[in-house]
Amino acid sequence: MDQNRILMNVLKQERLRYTNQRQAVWDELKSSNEHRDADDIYVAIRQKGVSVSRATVYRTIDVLTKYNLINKINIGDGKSRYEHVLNSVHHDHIICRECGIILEFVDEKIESLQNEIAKKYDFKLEDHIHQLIGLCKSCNRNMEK
Amino acid sequence: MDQNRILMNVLKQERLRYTNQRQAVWDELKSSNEHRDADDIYVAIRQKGVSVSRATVYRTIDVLTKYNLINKINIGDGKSRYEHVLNSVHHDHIICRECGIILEFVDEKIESLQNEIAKKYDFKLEDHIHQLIGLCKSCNRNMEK
DNA sequence: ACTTCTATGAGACTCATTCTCAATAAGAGG
DNA sequence: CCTCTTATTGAGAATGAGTCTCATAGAAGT
Repeated sequence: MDQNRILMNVLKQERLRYTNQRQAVWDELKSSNEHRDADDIYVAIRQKGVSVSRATVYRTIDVLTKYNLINKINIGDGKSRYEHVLNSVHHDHIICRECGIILEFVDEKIESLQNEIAKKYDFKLEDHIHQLIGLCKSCNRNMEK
Repeated sequence: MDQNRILMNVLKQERLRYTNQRQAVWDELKSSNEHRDADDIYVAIRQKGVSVSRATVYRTIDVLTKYNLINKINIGDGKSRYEHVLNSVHHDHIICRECGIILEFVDEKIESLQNEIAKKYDFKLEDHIHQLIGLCKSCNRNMEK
């Protein structure tokens, strides 16, 4: 597998050792396109028989976040969600306040408007958070009943 | 002061009683355009000699948020900030990851693009979070040294 | 194999926020 | 103004996501 190189290179860059646990966290994150929290990841890894602790999950997530291999998402309920960004173009999120489902959207026009705004404020834009919050189609239907 | 009516009406709507503490929280939030956290509000009220507890500050903030009298902002450090939205047009935030300063921006084009996106996904848009994150002018200058 | 030094994990800890429940105060009705 | 009912308050306990500690395990170099 050549994809393991990704993690190995990141760890080398950070002068960190390549370990089973770190690989397991990265594997677990890569394995799904869902937006899961740290505990989901922790439980999933253990269920697969790999020994790992919550501390290690969090520590590994930090490194992966720093290298933009994963994305940290805050949907306002106090726990962060994570998604890997392998083979996926940049996108932002639509979040249903009722059922918590997360949809993704991309809008090039908004992206370039953001750059213009940053320029206007002499701001060095490194990242952004853009979330549309409300009711998804089916929750909205249920509300009207 | 006719502005106190705002709070009174909200409380009536929610069948809640009008109390000194609730007024004090709202007054404190109204008194500044800064983006302060719950503890800032708590300390400021007590410093003015009004007796209030953290619990009451949080409880009142919840009501004010529900009625969109204040805005809850998450800048990613684990504590929420609050700003009142009296006489202020809707705006989004630019946040410096280094010094934590928060600037505000407005962009009508982005606002309407958001509505289009929501429509495309059959999503009932109720709110949104849009934050530009990076380095402000002076932090960026310091980084280059 | 030996040495050195980083990684791991169980559980303690932190800190923002929420909850509990006895004491207090609003507001309604007289 | 007084009383009664019921919501509000507040001190401190509880919660829970995330971080830290430190003894032990394991990686990497020699």
